[in-house]
Amino acid sequence: MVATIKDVAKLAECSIKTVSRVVNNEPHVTEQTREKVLDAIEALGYAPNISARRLVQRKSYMICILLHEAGFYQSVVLSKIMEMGYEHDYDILTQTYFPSHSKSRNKLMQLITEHRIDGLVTTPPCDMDDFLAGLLKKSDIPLVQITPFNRATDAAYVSGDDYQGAFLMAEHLVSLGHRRIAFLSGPRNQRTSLDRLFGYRAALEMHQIPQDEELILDSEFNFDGGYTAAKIIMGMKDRPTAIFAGSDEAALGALYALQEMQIDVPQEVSICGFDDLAYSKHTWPGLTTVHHPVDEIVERATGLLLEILSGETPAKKQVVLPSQLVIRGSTGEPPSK
Amino acid sequence: MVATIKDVAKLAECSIKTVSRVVNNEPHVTEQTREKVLDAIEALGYAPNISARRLVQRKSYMICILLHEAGFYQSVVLSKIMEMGYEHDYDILTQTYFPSHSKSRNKLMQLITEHRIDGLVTTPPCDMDDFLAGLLKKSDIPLVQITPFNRATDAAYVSGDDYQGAFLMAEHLVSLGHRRIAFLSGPRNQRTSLDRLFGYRAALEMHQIPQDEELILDSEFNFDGGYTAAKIIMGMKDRPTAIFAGSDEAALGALYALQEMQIDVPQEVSICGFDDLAYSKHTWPGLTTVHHPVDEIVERATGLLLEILSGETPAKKQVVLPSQLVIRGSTGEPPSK
DNA sequence: TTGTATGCGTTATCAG
DNA sequence: CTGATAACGCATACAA
Repeated sequence: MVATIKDVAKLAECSIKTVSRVVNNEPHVTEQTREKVLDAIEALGYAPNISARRLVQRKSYMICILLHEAGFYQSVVLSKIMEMGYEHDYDILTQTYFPSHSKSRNKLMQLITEHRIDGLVTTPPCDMDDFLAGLLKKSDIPLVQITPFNRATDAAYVSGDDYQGAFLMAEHLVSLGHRRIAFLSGPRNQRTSLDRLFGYRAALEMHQIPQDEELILDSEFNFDGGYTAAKIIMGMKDRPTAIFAGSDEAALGALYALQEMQIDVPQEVSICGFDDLAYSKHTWPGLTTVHHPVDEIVERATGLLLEILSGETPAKKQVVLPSQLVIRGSTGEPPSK
Repeated sequence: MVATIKDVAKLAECSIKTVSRVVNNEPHVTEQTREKVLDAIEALGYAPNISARRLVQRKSYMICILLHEAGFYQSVVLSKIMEMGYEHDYDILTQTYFPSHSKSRNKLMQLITEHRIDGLVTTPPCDMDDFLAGLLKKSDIPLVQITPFNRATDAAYVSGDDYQGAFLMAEHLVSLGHRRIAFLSGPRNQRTSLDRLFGYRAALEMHQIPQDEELILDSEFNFDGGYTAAKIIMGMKDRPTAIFAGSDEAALGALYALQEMQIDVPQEVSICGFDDLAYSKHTWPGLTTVHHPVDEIVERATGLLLEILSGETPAKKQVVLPSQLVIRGSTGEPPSK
């Protein structure tokens, strides 16, 4: 039988309230009795039962983070979360959430209504779901969004700067001498996609480079999307000298396609991506890309949620972190003809 | 104020025990009263408070899975876990655990003593830790190991077949005509490493190929380890015609090294790995490797733990799943000289 | 500085 | 088939 607070009180010859004070580091306990209590705790191997605390405080001390799928990006998220778990008293649950997927919905509902999670963090595109929004409104638990689709003025979020990152990358290509730069876009219903596209466009415009709409391809932010798009592009009469993929995964698909076609990268065509996945530096050539500080974003987002939960009013509920150019071997000057 | 079981009982004009019966699908309730209760639940938007259940049942309904680090392998684990979360009533916590890291230890101890987790799953090399073993012995919670270092006869575990996988791969190389096959080994304190090495050796022996100890390099199971080892190997006078890396990450490092040295793969040298990471098919050329059914392993391991927790005595507590050869473009016949 | 009494929302016992 | 009542282990208002 495991020791309870009563057992400790009995052994330490005091009330349970005093034990409670010691355990929770509350004031108003003489050093002497504190010692006695600590000795008793030690002797009995006592540890508080969190379930009981949860019940009486009407707080679950659990937060949940919604992930769309598992991948390298998600593993970074996970890593950061677990690290933060060391510091805080909250259990951090992870759940895959597919908008409009009934299993996801049921589980999330359970988490909110039965497990009574204290707060929620979403990663894209989990926030794009009316069901979730409705659920949150009804239950009134705080939410922090990571890179949300809509930046509502009253919502808390932490985001990377997609626009600026894409702008920098496009400028990098221009400065190398490229004029015909293809862009592989992602789904139009994701803010991330659109911002990257806009950044690309803005850079071309600023440098007065004519925008050939033929060079902007809608595709998916994954390997196959990049592969297919690259094949199409390389089949055009007037080929571009650079391919700017809106995501690293797509860039890797494009890279694979060109290598299959025996087109030298970057001698004949430059390729670059966006995201800086962990293995993007391990391809040959290493992929030039834009780094998002994913771990910092996750840390800030989770920290923000925890701050809100603690009752404080955070200084800024909305954070946008700058992107950074990472230049590797996959980009270079265009062929001199 | 959120509705409790009492509110439901009042509205349904019955006792809380009856409500409890309905909620938990227990027998001995007339269809009529059941309906009445269900109506009341619906009307009040009642959902049971899991914290209370946890307290009174002295069961946390939480299990924890210990991960050494975050990476692609881990994201697969996570994905499977989250999927299983849909089906079961347990919350699945993930924790990074570094043997002999005090933060890890404290957190794990907290999870066991305060959160009272019901069970534990370890992934390598988290099980190689006396502290953990001691903790488990004292607290007596069930453990299932994934690919444990020691296969104790009484311990529950689920594992891939490293020996067989390495054997198959070495045979594959031999059948292509290779005779000088380098092997990049991992840390000697991991069972996985050793088994793979033994599998390689056994295959060479069976095919009566002399084993040149110079061709067996101790390195790390990561990119840099493979990179460095490959450089060393390719600097030898009598080069091998194939490099069998004990892990995909090392294989990718080796691949990078050879491409940097402008050595054609697989025309001049074949390369293969082990693990079948998600991005190993996206390199150029695609990496020949051994597939471990990671998701199935995780599923079986977690399922096994849940089975034990439910009180059943599982048919087999020890499972070894076969590996499978995945042949892609990075291996081919040796140059004909 | 210390202690008492009450309640958190369930499940479980045992009697009706 | 149904229900009153006692735990579960802790926090907390309120006294002392």
